[in-house]
Amino acid sequence: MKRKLTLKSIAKELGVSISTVSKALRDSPEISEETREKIKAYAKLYNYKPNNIALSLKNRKTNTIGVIIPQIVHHFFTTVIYGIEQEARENNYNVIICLSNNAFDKEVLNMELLANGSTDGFILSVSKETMMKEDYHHLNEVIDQGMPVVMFDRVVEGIQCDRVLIDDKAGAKKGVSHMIRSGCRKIGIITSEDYVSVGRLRTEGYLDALDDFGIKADDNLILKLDNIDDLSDKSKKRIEDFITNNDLDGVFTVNELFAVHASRVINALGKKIPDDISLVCFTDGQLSEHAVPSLTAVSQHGEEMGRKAASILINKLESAEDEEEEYSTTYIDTSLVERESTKEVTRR
Amino acid sequence: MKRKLTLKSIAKELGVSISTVSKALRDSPEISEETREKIKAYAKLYNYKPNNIALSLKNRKTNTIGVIIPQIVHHFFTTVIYGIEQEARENNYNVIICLSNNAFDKEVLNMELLANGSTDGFILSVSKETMMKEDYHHLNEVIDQGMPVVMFDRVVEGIQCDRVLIDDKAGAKKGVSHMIRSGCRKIGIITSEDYVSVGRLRTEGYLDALDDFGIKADDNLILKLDNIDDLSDKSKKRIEDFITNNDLDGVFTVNELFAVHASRVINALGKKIPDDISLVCFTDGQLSEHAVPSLTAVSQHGEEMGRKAASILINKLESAEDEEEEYSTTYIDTSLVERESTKEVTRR
DNA sequence: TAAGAGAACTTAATCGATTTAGTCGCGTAA
DNA sequence: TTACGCGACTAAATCGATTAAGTTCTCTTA
Repeated sequence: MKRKLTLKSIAKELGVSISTVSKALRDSPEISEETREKIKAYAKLYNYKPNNIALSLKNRKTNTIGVIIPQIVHHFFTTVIYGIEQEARENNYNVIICLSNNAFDKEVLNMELLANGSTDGFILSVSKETMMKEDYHHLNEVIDQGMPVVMFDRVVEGIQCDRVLIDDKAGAKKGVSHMIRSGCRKIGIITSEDYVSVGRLRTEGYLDALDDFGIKADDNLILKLDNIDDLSDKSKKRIEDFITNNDLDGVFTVNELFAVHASRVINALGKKIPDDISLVCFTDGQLSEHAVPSLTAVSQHGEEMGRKAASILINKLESAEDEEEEYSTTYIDTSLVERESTKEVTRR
Repeated sequence: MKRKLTLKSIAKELGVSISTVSKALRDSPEISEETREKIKAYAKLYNYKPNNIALSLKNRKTNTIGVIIPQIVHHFFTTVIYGIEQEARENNYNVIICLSNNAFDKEVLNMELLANGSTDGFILSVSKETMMKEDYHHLNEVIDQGMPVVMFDRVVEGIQCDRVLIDDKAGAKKGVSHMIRSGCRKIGIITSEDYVSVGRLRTEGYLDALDDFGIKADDNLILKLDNIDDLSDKSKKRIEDFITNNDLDGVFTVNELFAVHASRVINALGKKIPDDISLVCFTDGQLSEHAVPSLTAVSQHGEEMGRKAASILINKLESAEDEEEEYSTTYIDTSLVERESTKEVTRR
């Protein structure tokens, strides 16, 4: 086992001072050509790399971004992380990932931990519990210490930070409009209770689309389930009843899971997708792509979201500290991925 | 914006020396009760937390685990990370995640970067390119510097490190045996070329199962595709032909994607799952769970794998440096999750 | 020839913490 | 009265790097 090289060990070996070594390696003109070459050759030979921790301490800069997300076993978050990582790497930043598991306490703990020198800034999507509690002291503390924060997806108001959001409303509208254009007239939506912001926004988009085409909304065609991340037996039953009891020709769901179950129910009723009923869901993940029939989906572009969040954060980190504080809100566009679960729109 | 407290600022404020503050906060008996209380009260009031970077530098220990994986938009890796994070958090470790994107250069770069002080050890699954190149100098260098390494899933031989593996062979055997017990006699396997180790091992498990039940293997019933992570049009076609041209009553696939496509093909042929053909796949992810019909799958327990890898690494990190070096290989057991794609086994 | 310039280094401070090795004053014992 | 011990601190070294502020020594120039 060989010890890592340090400036000190190189200096000792070559019989010069530490600062000479440091300056030589950084091409300072203060050091003679000869000495510089000698030191550089030695450093190269033994593969010297400065210690990141020491640099961080000295520079008061870690070049590390802290990412805090509610869960990682989740396709969307995973794509966002992928985007963050790409952007970070290109700008020489590391990414530390912490999971809050949707728990307030863990979110606070993780933030405090990382805030004590481990990271220069944060990218986070707040946990469900935090949203319910509406306690954001940990965010404010971190921001107060001068660390920039970028929130994505699940954002809250009243925090001095940048935001990157999916345009949920426009996305849902896009999906529902597509169904209408393809001939659907009686479209139901399977969404969440309004207190889940994405559910509310997507429902609004749905209503908007109907309105645009002069279709009257009907409360009976709106099914609000209470958990958007999971599919309980009770929810399954409600989806079954919803589809069985309404004579729909289209169903829009706010996530893949609801759609997959809807597809199953429609299938069981002996109806054909998309001939009898069209199906479109929000979120373009594995399920939409590989389901049978594959599902037309509103794609969220998580990767782009991650890249954008990282780029905003890095920008803040690299810009002058005393610059005027302005906080932006960026909407990431969605796009519609057409697959087997919808009919083609015949264009004029 | 308020600056973070440091020992120095506290010392100045209270008119004592830095070391007095440090000692007081660490309950040293050298400091008088009175002074200690005063300092602790002040620190608590202003929420003093020591700077991690300074501690890392001083202790030559970062309490951070570096995780390097080929890709993150992948359910299995995601579950492993989840396990790693759980175990790490419980032991007060942070997790830095880097993606190699299956590229050798990125893997090397990331490792070198993290090795310069950012982490105490590594958990990694080597990239495809690294396996092909068989160039492991970056691993050896890191190990040579005394950093423990734990490899998981995609491991290579000849490296001084611990290994955590899925018992691919036993898992496949479990799945195939189940099909046989449920009545299947002509079972095909859709696997990868042998140079992909998981493909090879799972094929071996398949053969083992047949052998156990005295069923003769038939090379025509083994389809080897060249990419396990993706499903090219060419591969789709080959799966179609494979299923159409062989009169199978069971299909085992080494991943979900192959199974989903197989299911589609079987469906298109007008055959019923599981009545006409049973279907079992390796990897229990979203697709198996939500496909229609849902798929019986060999579950890999990624979370357990992550936990185990982290626990081994942390153990190495916490144990005396000069302890005898012994490297373990741990197999994580698989389990069979029975779903709609197989018939029930009538037990005696 | 002595001062000044400049080349080529070294010293030392700094980042924020820990810890070993002093220091200082006071009380007690020989 | 001196010396020793002890309580309660402080000073300084250390981790590994950077960098402002010295220090030498040589060479130039008035």
